[in-house]
Order: sequence, then structure tokens, then C-alpha cells
Amino acid sequence: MASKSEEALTSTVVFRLGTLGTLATARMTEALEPHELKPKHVGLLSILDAGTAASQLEIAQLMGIAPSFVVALADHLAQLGAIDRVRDPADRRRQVLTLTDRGRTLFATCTTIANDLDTEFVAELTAQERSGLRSVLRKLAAARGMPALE
Amino acid sequence: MASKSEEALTSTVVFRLGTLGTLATARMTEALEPHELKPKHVGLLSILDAGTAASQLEIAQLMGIAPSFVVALADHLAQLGAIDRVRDPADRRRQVLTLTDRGRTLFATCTTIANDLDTEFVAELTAQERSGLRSVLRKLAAARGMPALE
DNA sequence: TATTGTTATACTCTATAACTATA
DNA sequence: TATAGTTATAGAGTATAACAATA
Repeated sequence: MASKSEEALTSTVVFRLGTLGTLATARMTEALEPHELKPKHVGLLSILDAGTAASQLEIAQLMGIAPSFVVALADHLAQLGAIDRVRDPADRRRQVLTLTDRGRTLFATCTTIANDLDTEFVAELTAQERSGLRSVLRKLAAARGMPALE
Repeated sequence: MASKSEEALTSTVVFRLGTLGTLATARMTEALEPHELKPKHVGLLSILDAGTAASQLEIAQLMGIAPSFVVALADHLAQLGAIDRVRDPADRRRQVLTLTDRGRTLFATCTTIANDLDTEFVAELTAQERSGLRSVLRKLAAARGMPALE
């Protein structure tokens, strides 16, 4: 019989992604606070920036969250002046969300924040390990229908 | 001036770890449900298994959670018969938590569950990418004082 | 007086269900 | 009657604060 080697629990990818992900999100949450944003707002902004989805329902599906939660996220972003909500003329039930100039600026700020956090977060990795990690994470994200982007 | 290239927001490690981590935790949560465990219970079990900490306060610090939350997690694990709580004779304020046989069995089950999830989660990666990913994640975890273990 | 654990309480995040408007 | 979005409500997860026991 083939010896199927088992990883230690803490060495599994799902466990490590879980714990490191919690940490990463906590760091993001802190760093975003001055801008009155939470990580999920950034996720929504990134979808609008990528143009992957525009209606609230599509966004909910892409983000894996409830449509009612998208309402709350969009309410907040609209209040910050980061997005516009326009009824789709072809189907007036749909709200089409688009980034405003302010939203694009805010998104750029978030990008800088994330890059700054990254610098510290991956500090102990070699340049090779870093780019390898990014490419593997991109592959995993893409395999799960997450906007892979660049 | 040096041209500091910026990653797209969604390509940063902190962002990807956040989103993939949420997904990984959701999978773990589902898979653990039949065993009446949540991911945090597993985190606590893994610390006891590793012997990194035993008192509730040490555990709280290691896991980055509130001591009162450790109480709730330990209550549940004790109720399942997975751990023993013994007052430290040297300092009767401290509760020393130890795995029972039942706890070790349960932990082994969790290890299998995590490995099974991993198989699917990293399915689209090459063997090289997988081991590279595990080693890099271990490095990141170790740099943050998380029990790196094996 | 300081520390460990516990209890009581409250807050954040997010989902479900009921509802409105449009199709 | 079905669908997009909204509102009202509720639950899970977790922290803070007050407290008890021991040091």
C-alpha cells in the first residue's frame, strides 16, 4: 500500500492561510481605519476597479457575501463619495456601481497601504520567495474565481 | 530616485492572505462541524499538542485572543473530554491544560481533515509549488511567533 | 497589591427573512 | 410571478470590564 504522508496540522495550507489571513486582515483593518474603510470595502472597490462586476448582486456573488451586506458596504462607500450608484436604464431594478474620481484616489491610497504592509509582512522572505508566493497565491485565487488581475 | 514598483492591490500578500484565509477558514469550519469544533478549538488543541503553552493566559497571548475567550474555548473542549484542566500546584491561580487521549484522537482527526481539505485546495499547484508554499507560509508564521512546528 | 482565571455584558460582522419596486 | 435591492432583525464570534481567588 502506498504510504500517504500526512502533514502536521499546522503545516497544512488551509490552517496556515487561516491564521496568517486573520493576522493580515487585522493589520489591514488598523491601517485602513484613518480612511474610514474596512477590508471588505476595499474588496468591493477592487472589484469596481477591475470591472469584474457592477451590479450589487453580481458583486455579492463574486465576494461570497450576502446581497444585504453589499447594500451596507455600498451605502458607506457612497457616503464617502467613493462610488456612484446609477439605476441601469435597461433594467431599472439594478443599481450599477462605478468608482468616482474620489473613489479611484481612495483605491490608490489603499494600494499604497497594502504595499507598505506587505513590505513588513514579507520582510523575512528572499526576493525569490516573495515573487513565488505572490504567483502561487494568485494561482489559488484565480482557481476560486477571485479576480486575479495583474 | 529609485523607482519603487507597486503591486496591484489584489496582488499584495496581505490582501490575498486575507481573502484566501477567509475562504480556508470557511472550509475548515464546515468540515469540523460534525465534530463540534470550530477552527479556534483546533488552534488551541494544536498548541497543547505542540507543548508551546499550557496556562490559559499563555495560550491567549500565543493565539492573540482575549483570556476570556480562552475560557470559552477550553470549556467546550473540556466538555468534549478532549482536555483536562488541572490547577498548577506551584501556583494555584493557573490552570494547566493538557490533552486527554480523546483529545489526541480528536486532534489526529482534525489533522486528517485539514490534509484532505489541502488536497483539494492546492489541487491546481505543482508539487514544487505546494512544498514551496508550505515552507514560505511556515517561515511567515515563525516570524510572527506562531508555533512553526514541523 | 498584582496576577490568573471567570462571569457579565456589549460590540462587530454578517446572514436570513420580509418587503418594495421593477420586470 | 420572478428578480434586484432594501430594511429589519437576529446570530456568531469576540472583546472589555468587573469580579474572585490566589500570590
